[in-house]
Order: sequence, then structure tokens, then C-alpha cells
Amino acid sequence: MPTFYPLSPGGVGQITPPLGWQSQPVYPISSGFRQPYPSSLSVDTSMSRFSHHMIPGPPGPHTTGIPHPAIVTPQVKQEHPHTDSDLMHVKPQHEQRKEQEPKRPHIKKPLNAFMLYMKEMRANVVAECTLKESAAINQILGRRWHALSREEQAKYYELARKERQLHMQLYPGWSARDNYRTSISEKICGNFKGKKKKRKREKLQESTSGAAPRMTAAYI
DNA sequence: GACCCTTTGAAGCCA
DNA sequence: TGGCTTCAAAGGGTC
Repeated sequence: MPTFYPLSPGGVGQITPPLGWQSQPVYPISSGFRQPYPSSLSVDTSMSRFSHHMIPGPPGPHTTGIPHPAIVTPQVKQEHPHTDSDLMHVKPQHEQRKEQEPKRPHIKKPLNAFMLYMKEMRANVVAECTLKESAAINQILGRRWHALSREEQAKYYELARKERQLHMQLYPGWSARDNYRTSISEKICGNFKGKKKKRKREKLQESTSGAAPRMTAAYI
């Protein structure tokens, strides 16, 4: 966190959402799951991803049927056991148990300030540099982020703060731990519901083995 | 098809 | 409490 942050709450309302936020969902829209929202929830309409049709109404499915952008329902392939061979196929017990478990949606983390900045500026960098590789683009964006003035960065920090606040209101019981592949439930039950995630690569140390510093295989 | 790469920041975890 | 790890986005590349 930079030392110049946080901003005074009074300045919040003047922040203009980054371009494109109002009209397009940030997260992939998936089949209609909604979590019940607190009916008393008040939402600052200057918020982007959670605003407009995303603004929670009464508890229950939203009238639009459009889920919250942070929710990603795990894709489940449609199975059509119409053939005899399908019907004769007896699934192992653990698979049957899997299918019986309610499909918990994957609620994503709210975006931090830099992520919000990336979403806004990525298209510009792509257009300017005609790059497509995200790794290269993100390097540029990282440098640009550091080149931003404090005021400009503060705008994104404030947006991110509001994103977190709204996320907390929308999903009171949610924790970032829920998305950890190394969560307790996964360790014990192996029932991780979230997105599979890569391991963090090893620290760039010159090892005597000469092996390339690739990702560790430290999946739990 | 899963994961890597690359960035920053938030948050969880562990000693 | 501090340091480490994971995950958010993105899409081409790799295996």
C-alpha cells in the first residue's frame, strides 16, 4: 500500500469509473446462479462491475438472470446417457458422490487497483504495441503503473477499495481462502471447487543443479 | 486442456 | 509480525 493512501472518503464520489466498465461484464457470464443478497444492501452506483443490472435487489434470483460477474459456475459438460452403453456404465462411488454434491459457484476475488488499471489500459497497450502476449503487455502495464502519478494511482486504489467493500456486502461469508487450492477442505476432502491454479514459480535463484527456474510441482 | 508467463496488490497461512 | 504463497486478468505459448 502506498503511503499516500487512503484517500479521504469524501473524494470517492468524484471518481469516474474506467472506460468500458459500465457496459460490459468483467467476468464471464455463466449460467444463472445467484446468491441471495442482503436486501438492505446499498450500492454506490459509481461502482462498475457490480452496478446497474448487477445491483442486488430482493433476495433470490435476479430478474435479469444474469449472475454476479464474480461468480463463475464451474463448467459442467452435458452428459447424455442415452445409449445403452452409457446406461450400462456404472460410475465409481466417488464420482457419484461428486455429482450429487451441489455445484458451488466459484466466487472470484475482487480486483485490486493494478488489476483494474490493467483492464482499462490493456487495450491501449495492445493497440500501441500490437502485442498479444499478456506477459509482455503486463510488463508494460507494470512499468506504466509505476509511472502514474499518485493521484492517478489513488483513483484505482479507491475503486479497488469500493470493489472489496461491495464484494464483502455481496458475499459476506466469502473468504479469499475459499479459492485457495490449498484450502483445508481440499486437503482433507479433495473437493476444491474453484479454478485450478498454477503454482508460484520458484524464486529466481541460481541453483547449482542448473535446472531452469520453472514452476514448482508443489501441488498439495 | 491445463498450466506457464508476467505484473501488482489483497489476503491467507505459518513460524 | 513478517515473510511467503495464492489468486485475481489476459492471451499466446508450451506440454
